[in-house]
Amino acid sequence: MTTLRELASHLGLSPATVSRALNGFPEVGEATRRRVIEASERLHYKANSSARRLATGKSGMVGMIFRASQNLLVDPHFVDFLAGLSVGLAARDLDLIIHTAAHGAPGAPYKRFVASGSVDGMIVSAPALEDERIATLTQRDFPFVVHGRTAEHVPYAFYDIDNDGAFAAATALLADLGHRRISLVNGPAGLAFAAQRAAAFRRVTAARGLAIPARFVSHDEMSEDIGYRRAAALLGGAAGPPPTAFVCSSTLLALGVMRAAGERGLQVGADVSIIAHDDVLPHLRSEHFSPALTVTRSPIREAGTALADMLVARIGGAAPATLQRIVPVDLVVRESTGPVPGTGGEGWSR
Amino acid sequence: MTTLRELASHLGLSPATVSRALNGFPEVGEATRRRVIEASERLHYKANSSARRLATGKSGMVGMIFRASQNLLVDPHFVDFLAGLSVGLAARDLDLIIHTAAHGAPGAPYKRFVASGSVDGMIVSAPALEDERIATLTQRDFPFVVHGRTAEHVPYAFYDIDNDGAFAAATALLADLGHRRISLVNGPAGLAFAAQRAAAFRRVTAARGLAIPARFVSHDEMSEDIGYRRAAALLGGAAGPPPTAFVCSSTLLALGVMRAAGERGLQVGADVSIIAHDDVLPHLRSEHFSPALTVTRSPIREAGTALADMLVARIGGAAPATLQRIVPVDLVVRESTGPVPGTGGEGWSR
DNA sequence: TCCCATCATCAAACCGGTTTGGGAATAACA
DNA sequence: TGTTATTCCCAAACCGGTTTGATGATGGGA
Repeated sequence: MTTLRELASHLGLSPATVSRALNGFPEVGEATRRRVIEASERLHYKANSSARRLATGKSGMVGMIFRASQNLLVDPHFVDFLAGLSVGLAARDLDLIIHTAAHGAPGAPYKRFVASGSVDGMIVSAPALEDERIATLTQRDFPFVVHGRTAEHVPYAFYDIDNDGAFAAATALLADLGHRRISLVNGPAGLAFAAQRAAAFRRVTAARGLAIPARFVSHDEMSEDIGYRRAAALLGGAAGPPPTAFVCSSTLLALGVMRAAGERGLQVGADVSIIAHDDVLPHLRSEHFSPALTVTRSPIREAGTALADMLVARIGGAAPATLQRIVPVDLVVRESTGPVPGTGGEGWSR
Repeated sequence: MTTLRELASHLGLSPATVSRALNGFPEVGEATRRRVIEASERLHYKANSSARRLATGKSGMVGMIFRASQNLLVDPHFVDFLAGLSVGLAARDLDLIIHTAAHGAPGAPYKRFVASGSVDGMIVSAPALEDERIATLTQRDFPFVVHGRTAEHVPYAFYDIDNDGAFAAATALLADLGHRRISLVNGPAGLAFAAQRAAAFRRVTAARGLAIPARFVSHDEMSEDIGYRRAAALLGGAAGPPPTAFVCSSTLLALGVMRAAGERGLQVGADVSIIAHDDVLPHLRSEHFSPALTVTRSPIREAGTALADMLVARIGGAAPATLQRIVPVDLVVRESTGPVPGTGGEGWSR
C-alpha cells in the first residue's frame, strides 16, 4: 500500500530519484540506491502495476482467447500446449491472460484485449483455414503468434508441425503394407491442421490408386468416444466393406478405435492396423497401449515454449517473416500396424 | 488509439461528460449520450484499461499461480478444473491471469500479484495441509478462494468434495465384499485431499480389523504410469502377499493398475477389485473402461464454476465463512469390483 | 416577475507511477 | 583561480482515464 511518493518523502528524496534507483538507472549514486532499496524492502513497497503500465505503455501480459463453444479447454492436446506456453512465458517474466469468449462474436474479445491495451501480444491457437483473428491482428499490426498455419498469404509468426509430411508418411506406410481400404479419423472440419492432414491423406491414396469412399473420412472432435463410434460404424460393415486400416489424428481417437476393434474380436496389428498422430501427452503414452501404437510423433508441449519465445521476439519488434517454424515429425513404427490380412502378407494365403 | 480527450474535443464536450455518458451515469442527457456512443463506435474508441484501473483501483482480473516444479498444469484433473473456472469467470466478465512460478520461492509470485494490485482476487488450488499461501492472503485480508480444504482454523472461502465420505464408502464397499488386503494408491503426500483420503481409508480398515501393511499405501503423482508401477510391484508378491483390491485416487491411476493386472493375467472384477475416485474428465470416461470401473464420482469442472462465483462474491465483500461448500460424492458400482477370490464368494470354494 | 429545483455540463484534481529538462553541487582541467 | 565536465538529484509534465464540486441553462411554482 505504500506509494512511491510516500517512500520518497520518507527518505527525503524526490519520487523521480526513487523511481530511478529502483529501476536500476545509472544516474543515481550507489549509496543512495542502496538506501532506497533497503527502505523499499523495509516498507514492503511494490510499484502499483496499473500505474506503471499507464506510464510505460507496456502491460507485461499476453492474451489468449478460447471459444467456449468449441470446448477447447477440455481438449487435452490444447491444455498441454497451454502448459508449455505458460512455463515459457514465466521464464520471460510474462503472465498469460486467458479469456473464454462465452458468446458467439469472435471479434469482440479481441477488441477487448487489443484495443484496450491490456496485453502486449496475443496467441492464436487452432486457426481455421481462413482465420478472422489473424486478419484482424495483422491489420492492426499487433504482435501475435499462431500455433498452426492457415491458407492465408499474410506473413505472420507461426509454429507448426509438418502435418503434410506426417500424414503422407503414415498413409504410405499402410499402403506399403498392402492396405487398400484405409479410413481417416480426423480432427474438426474447418481447422487448418485437419485440412492439411486430409489433403496429405487424399494425395497419397490417390497416387497409389486406392479408392477411398467418402464414409471412410470423418471430421470431428478428437475424443476416445468419437473414435469408438466412427470405428464401430465402419467395422460393422452395414454400409459396405470395412476398412482394414485407420489413420487417426490423435491417440485419443486411436484409443476409441482400438476399443471398437476389440469389441468385435479383431486383433489390432493383425486383423486391423491403426496409426495415429501422437502429441505426446504425458498422461497418455502410446507406447503403453496394448498393442503399442504406431505413431507419428511430435510433442505439443514444445510448441508452447517455442511460441513463448517467438512472441517475446515479436513484441520486441522482430519481423514476422523471420519467426516461422515448421518442425518435422517422427514416424515410430510399433505393434499396431501390420500387413493387410487375407493377402500375401505371410506368403501363402494368396 | 483514440483517447477520451480526443473523443471529447471531437464532440465539443468535456472528458467528464463523455466518461459519464459511456459508463451509463444518469446525469447526462439522453440525446448527448446517444451522440457520444455513436461517435465512440465510429472512432473505434476503447477505454485504456490501464488508465481505468489506475483510476478505479479495480483490475477486472483474478490470478492463479502454479509451481512449475509440481507440474500441476500437466495434470488433467487440474486443467479440467481450470476450464470450469475460466468459463465461470468469463460469465462474470473477469479474466484469469495464470502465472507459473519457475523458481522455488512460493511467496514471491503472490507478492507480485497481490501487493502490486494487479488482480482483484486469487484462486488457491491443491493446498497443502498447512498452506503458506492461505496464511499470507488471510493475513493481508485479500480476497481468495480455495479449491480444497486445509487443516488450518482460519475461516476462508472454499469448495471441496467430501473426500472423507467418498473414501470411507469405497473402502467399506471392498471390505463388505470380503477383501482384507486392500491397497490405497493415493495422490501426492502433503496435499490436503490425499491426507483426507488416507485418513478415511485408515479409519475404515482399522474399524474392520484389517491389517494394512505400510507398503499397501502409496503417495505419488496421479498418472497411469505410477498406477502401473505401484500395482506391478505389489502384485508381483515379492515383498509379501499381494492385495486383492485397490482403492485409487484417480481414474488414471486405476488405468495403470488395470494394465498391471492384465499383464499378470488377472481378471479385474474377479481376481482383483479396483475402485477409483472419478473427477469426470471428459476425455477419460470410466464407464468405458473394460471392465467398466466402479467409482466415487464428482465432476471437477463444477468446482471451477462454483469457485468463480464464490470469488466474485468474496471480492464483492461477502464474509468468507458464508462461502464454504463441501459437496457429497456418489458411489457408482460397476464391474471392476467383486467378491474377494478364494473365499465364499461363489459358495463352494471355502 | 422572481425564486428555487433540476438538469446538463465543465474545469480541475486525482490515481501512482515514469520521464524530460534542468540545476546545484563536486571534480577535472587549464 | 576560473572554466568546463560530471555526478547526482529535483520539479514538473505526462500517461488516460474517473470523480468531485461548481456553474450555467432550463422549467415549475408562487
